Amino acid sequence: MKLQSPSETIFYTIESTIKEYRKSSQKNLSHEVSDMTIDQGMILAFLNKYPEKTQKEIAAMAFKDAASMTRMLDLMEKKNYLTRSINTENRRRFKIEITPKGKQILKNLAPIIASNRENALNGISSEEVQQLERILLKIRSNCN
Amino acid sequence: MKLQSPSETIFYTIESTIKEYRKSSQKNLSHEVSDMTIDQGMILAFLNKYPEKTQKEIAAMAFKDAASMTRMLDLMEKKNYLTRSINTENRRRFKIEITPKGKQILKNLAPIIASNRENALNGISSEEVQQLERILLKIRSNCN
DNA sequence: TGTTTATAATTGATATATCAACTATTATTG
DNA sequence: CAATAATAGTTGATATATCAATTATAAACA
Repeated sequence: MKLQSPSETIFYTIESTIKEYRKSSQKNLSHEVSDMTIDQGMILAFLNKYPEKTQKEIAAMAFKDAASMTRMLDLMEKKNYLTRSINTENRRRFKIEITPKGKQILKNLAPIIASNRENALNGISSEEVQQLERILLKIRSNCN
Repeated sequence: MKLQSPSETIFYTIESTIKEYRKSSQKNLSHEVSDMTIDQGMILAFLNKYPEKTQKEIAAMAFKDAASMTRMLDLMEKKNYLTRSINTENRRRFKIEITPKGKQILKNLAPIIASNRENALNGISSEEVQQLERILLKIRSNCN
């Protein structure tokens, strides 16, 4: 039996779907906030929701490694979305605080993100979303 | 109504699934062929299957832009997986040929790729794969 | 307590992603 | 045919991804 071409596989469909979603989300986001990526936005959202987590933990949630995280936070700090200071409880860690500018951006972003999600799921029932989730989780657990 | 946290969305599940799949595939591939990425392998497979396509067209199939493609091909040429020469029919284009070394790698890769795919779909029926595909394609078409 | 080990984060090197500007060539059009 | 537009590919700049090595601090342990 012959090996399928990459583009004939379900993995290719998964990848192309998430890439299209990311691309259209980035476009909509850029209209509202220039010079910001959806990943920076995601990290900001995680920092906001989980202020006690370490950089490393936030990185894992956003699928980044520690090195990328460091550099992204450097940039985000330079752009004044957040500040880093030493955590006096554990001096290996940083205390990351979102600036007012960062908070404002999160507010502005919320409706865009919501509409990106809605738009992408247009015409798809919640049962379908559940099926999708269920099957994907099976694949994911097969892979680790 | 409150905005969901990124990690609670189906998009997060899609992304984490494909990333886990890529990670485990890369690991298995690296055992067999050192110094090669799954994307390089995918590009090699596309070049093999569609020898008449332009760099740009291959790039699109592999979700790369033209600039990334140039640099990846530079590297793959340096590693002697392929050669580029000018296409005499249209001197703006290149003629890309896979070297014997490249062909051999493709052969060695085939069973690994097949087993990566099988493993990831272990315990998932073909109906489920079809459902998955159908729903993902809906999402994808919503995004462009 | 002093030594070893583990952890949080950074840094360097190299590859890839993205955007814009550019070169060379081919196609179009007036 | 000459001027212009379109196309294939490259290059530069900057950000991110990944791996390995490094620093500073904290935890474990003998």
